[in-house]
Amino acid sequence: MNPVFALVDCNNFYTSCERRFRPDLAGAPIVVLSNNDGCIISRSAEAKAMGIKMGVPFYQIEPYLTQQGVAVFSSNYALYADMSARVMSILEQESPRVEIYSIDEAFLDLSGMESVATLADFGRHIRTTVQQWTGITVCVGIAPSKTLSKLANHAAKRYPATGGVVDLTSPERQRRLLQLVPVDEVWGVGRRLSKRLYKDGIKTALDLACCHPKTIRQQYSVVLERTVRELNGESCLSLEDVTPTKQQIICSRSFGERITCFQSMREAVCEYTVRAAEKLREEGQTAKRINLFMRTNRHNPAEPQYMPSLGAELPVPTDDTRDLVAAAIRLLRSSWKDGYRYMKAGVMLTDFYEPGVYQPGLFDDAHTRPNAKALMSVLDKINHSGKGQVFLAGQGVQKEWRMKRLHVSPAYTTNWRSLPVVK
DNA sequence: TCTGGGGTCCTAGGACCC
DNA sequence: TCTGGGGTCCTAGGACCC
Repeated sequence: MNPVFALVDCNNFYTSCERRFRPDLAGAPIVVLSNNDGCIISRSAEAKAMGIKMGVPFYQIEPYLTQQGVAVFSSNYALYADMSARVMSILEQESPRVEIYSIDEAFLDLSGMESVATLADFGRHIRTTVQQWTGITVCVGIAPSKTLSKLANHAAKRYPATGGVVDLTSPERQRRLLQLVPVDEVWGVGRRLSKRLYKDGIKTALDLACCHPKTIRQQYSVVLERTVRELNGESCLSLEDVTPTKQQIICSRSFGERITCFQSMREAVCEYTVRAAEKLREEGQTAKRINLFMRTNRHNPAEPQYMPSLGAELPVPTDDTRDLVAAAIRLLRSSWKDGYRYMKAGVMLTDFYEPGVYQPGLFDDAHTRPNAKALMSVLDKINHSGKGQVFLAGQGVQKEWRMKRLHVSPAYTTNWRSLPVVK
């Protein structure tokens, strides 16, 4: 059976979520900002039409946005994650195999569906259902490989005449589209690669598809070779409907205000480690390695720069917040230097073991704290209950370094106190 | 003054071993 | 004068994704 993939992708996802709870903003330009209100990461159709670019630092265009009456939101991930879960659960109802690829897109396996309905009809059905039940508009791209389905989705978004659904299973239609698409819009071709490809005379997706896979492998990489094959309708990337276990967990953040004193940095590192440990327990894993990094503002060359990054091995893999925090603070002590204005720090956990699998060495101090598991699970339960937070003293209380979120919307769907009110 | 965060995979090069 | 070669493992860094 020939594989058929559909890529379902939400349009302007973050701004659509915000608009969903602000009917007064229908038809208005909206943007959503990254953490710390740093730069633009989502734009409504109206904002795109005004020429507002992705990734632009907010401070550079804030006056313009105000003057033009653009609605501005800080990112509200609790809201987006909840809306995402609603969309995904619809897809899971409608299709037997779903790979949730990111917060706003999913691949579906439609192999063998041709006999039930035309693929495009099925795409339209998905689109209407999601629209009706969540108010989120999606586009659907259908093709024999993931890379082509991405491209089909792209076309569905770009050309309104498609009605948001493009079936790219026919080779003739594939060719016609590939010819129109610049090579840098192909999935897996980023800034660096497209520059190189361009120099080599490969300018459109079709140019790339016409290259010999073996040559591409020699001159570029195995990854790009796979892309070439996928563009020719040969499926090399399969649907991953069981989520693979994570290899690493990162918690990092830029500070709302620069940090210059050890005490504040200690609080931040402590908080990031606590959060990373929570994620680790959610994954049901234990970690044997922890890394810490800090950095000054690399965008300002006039400032003295310092960006230490170092790691440590734990005696045995652990998911105990207290052990991880202790290790992180040790790393902080050995890399901290006074006299810098730190902009960002982060904690990374790696080298995971399933609990109970690790074989300690003969002379390892395998001592674990009594009742650690019970304590951690109570901690997680309280902090997830929405009733309050329990935290380590080291996380601090004032937190001037906390990130900036001046335009955040309420947690409409995940906190009872923030339910939207209809008057 | 002011530029996100969280992931994955691949490759090159060094250390080490026999 | 002349000092191997192949394999594995680990790490850092690059490139990409959303």
